[in-house]
Amino acid sequence: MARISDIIELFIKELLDEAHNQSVEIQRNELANYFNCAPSQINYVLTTRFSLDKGYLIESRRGGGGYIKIVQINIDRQQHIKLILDQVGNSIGKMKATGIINVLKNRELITERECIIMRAAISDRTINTPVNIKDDIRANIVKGMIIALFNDCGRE
Amino acid sequence: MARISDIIELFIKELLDEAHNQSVEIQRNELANYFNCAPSQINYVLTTRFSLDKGYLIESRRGGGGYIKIVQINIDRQQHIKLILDQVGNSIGKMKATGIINVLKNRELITERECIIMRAAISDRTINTPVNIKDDIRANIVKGMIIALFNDCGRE
DNA sequence: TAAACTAAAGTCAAAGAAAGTCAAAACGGA
DNA sequence: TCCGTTTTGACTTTCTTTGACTTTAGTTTA
Repeated sequence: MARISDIIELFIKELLDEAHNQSVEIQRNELANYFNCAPSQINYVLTTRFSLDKGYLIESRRGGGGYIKIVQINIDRQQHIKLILDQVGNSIGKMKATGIINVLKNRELITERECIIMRAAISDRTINTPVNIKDDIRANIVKGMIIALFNDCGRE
Repeated sequence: MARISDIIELFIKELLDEAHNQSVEIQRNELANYFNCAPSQINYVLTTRFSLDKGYLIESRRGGGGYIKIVQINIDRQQHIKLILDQVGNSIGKMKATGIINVLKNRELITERECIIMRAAISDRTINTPVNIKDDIRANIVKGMIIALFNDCGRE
């Protein structure tokens, strides 16, 4: 029931919190062993929960003494908005879109209430169109809202 | 003979009553199993009895650890919101939708920034779908945003 | 020093676990 | 009987978990 991926995600985020330098190194096999899961599960967590659009950078090394390093990137607002708009592209799924909106909130670029509004606007149920265009519309909505809110970016 | 849909509806409403925060999470298959009906019956109940117009928000996730979450606004305490939802209806043009959003702002129910986000979300350019469904989607988005904002969880 | 070994991490696809969709069949009231 | 509502089930989509196989890098050995 409780997703192991979520538990691992939380664990890593706690590690990041503790490490004040906003980056942390793990051993894939060790972690997999600790959580009693397949090592590739760690990769799954990293790609789905610690992707670039969520504000993380992964760097790693194989072989003896290998490691995986998770870095929380810290960029200024303008760059960040630009990065996010790029990540949205012309089509975006609900998961990814929600992730992006959450990042905006975590970085305190939007408030809790604004976050709630945005998430509602891109929910799968509200955009009840044929599947094939759903993600396109969602991309437009996400970008539209972000641009409207931060349209001073780029100016001055 | 009592319709199973009505029984399920009641059951969910009881769950919502018990839940302090006016929101509840269910497992579709589990519930279907409990009531001995087809899983898709649950979807039927949700779409016919827990629609946006009735003041409910549904959010869900597939795959392992999936769930369906039903959120309710307190219609009694917020009759004015219900009135606004009714005004939106099943389909709404950009002009009228913008008007409603402006009313929310004038009554200081939403901030200037929230107003900007909402207007962006329902603009004609962001909702780039075939004309015939554009106003339907817009109605959903407006209602979804309003319900999300005015349910009990949404208020910090 | 090159080859062999060991110790990591990466990839990818299949299997599993949910929920969603849609239309046909069944039901029930006017 | 007819028509709108409900029920059912086959099929689809999305997300997660697992495991076999690959790649890379350091270490040992002939």
